[in-house]
Amino acid sequence: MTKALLHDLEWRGLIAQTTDRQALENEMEAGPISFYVGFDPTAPSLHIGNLAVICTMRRFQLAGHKPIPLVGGATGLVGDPSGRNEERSLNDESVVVDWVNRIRTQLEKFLSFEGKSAAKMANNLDWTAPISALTFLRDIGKHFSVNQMLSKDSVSARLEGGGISYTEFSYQVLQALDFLELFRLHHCTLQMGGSDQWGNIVAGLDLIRKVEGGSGHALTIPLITKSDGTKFGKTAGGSVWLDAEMTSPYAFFQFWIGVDDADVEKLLKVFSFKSHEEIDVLLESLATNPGAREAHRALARELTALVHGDHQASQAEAAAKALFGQGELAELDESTLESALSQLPRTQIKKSDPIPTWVDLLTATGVVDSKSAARRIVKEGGAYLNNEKISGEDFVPEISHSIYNRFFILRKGKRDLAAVELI
RNA sequence: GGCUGGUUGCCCGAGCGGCCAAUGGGAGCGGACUGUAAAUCCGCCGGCUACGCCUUCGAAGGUUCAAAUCCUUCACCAGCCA
Repeated sequence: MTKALLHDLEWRGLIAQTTDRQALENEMEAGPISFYVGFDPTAPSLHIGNLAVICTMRRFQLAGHKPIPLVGGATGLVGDPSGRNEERSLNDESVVVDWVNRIRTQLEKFLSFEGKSAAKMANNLDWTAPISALTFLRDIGKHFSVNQMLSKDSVSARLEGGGISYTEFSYQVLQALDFLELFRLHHCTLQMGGSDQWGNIVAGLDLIRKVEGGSGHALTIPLITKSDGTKFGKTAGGSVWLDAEMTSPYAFFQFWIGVDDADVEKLLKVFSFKSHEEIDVLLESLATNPGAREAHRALARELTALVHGDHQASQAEAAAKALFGQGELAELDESTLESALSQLPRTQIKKSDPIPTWVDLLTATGVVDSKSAARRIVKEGGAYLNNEKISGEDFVPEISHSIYNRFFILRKGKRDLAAVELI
């Protein structure tokens, strides 16, 4: 398994760049290595864009290596210029602390913290905060050539564009220091990251060589893009988050179901932990019987389970099946319907109150941004109540329309559903 | 520090006193086709108590019957000069 890992990654298209490939392979074969991947707290949750590297980290662990997921409590306060053409605005410390905790909890789900290849959580604030400015400048800064720092893509791009502050300019030094610390503490010899991290990672390797005379490796994975060239993982609403509160398991499941056919092969290879053979079978199905969407379903099921757990994944899948099934909604039994609806955006109204218009109800579920938008949907013929098309901007559902005397199911367009519960 | 140009709706980008909620493109949304896909075609695309009203064109003031458009100050960005 160990021996095959790099080849497997290659097959999956997960290797963008490495330092001396043979040396890395040799070291990995000689025994388990410790490696790290850093995640900066730039939001309250990780998102799908982080998932490829998380899965790769998991693959390393399954192959016997020891992961060190690092949450950037320090670097998150500074801001990474990589891949950005504008200076970031600084977040409050208290906010960053909160985000660090949330992200740490999320990361824990993907790795095992027990056994021989137990993962170790790290936070670079632990070694960065205690250093004084003078110590930092004398002990660390002295090893960095500004000339080299300026030549890094992340910096040079900014020098040509929107400029860069001294704060962000220093980012690569902090990240290099992380690698050095982890090299010292845990003999961590490999840092992985997205391809935009190459410069930062190499800065760490240089520092390790200069300070400790040691050597390590860098491995970056490509930015995952869609067949149309745009970044994978963005939807109209923004990022697809790994936090269930921010993106519901149902919405997460639906995201994968709705992926372009043209992207499925790539996504299965990048994200799925199925064997090559199983993946081939799914791709075969996609090619011969695309309408069945078996590959989409498998992808959605596996990843929803990975991120939200088996239970949530089954719930999401069952909800999708029930709500998009051929049968009448009213034919679903009450508990199936109830749990399916629990996955949807929804709102409640009192039975004792007059029932609002369809437009008001849809707006209340948050599926549309404004009443105007909801009205437009009706006018354009995309409005449904319990899968029956409705018309008239002032349409008001009646109690007799409700299913089990409890629910209205609103639909906007082909696939956007929301629920109203009568209480 | 001085001069010049810029700052427009989710993004890019027109507009340069009334005909401007503001051309066009992209994104997004709805419809048709299909497979909860792609491509294509059609339509929509600030908000609302909606044939009218309200809030938008970097910020704050001002001129005018009337300003995104003119003037003043401020902020930020780009270029040129010291």
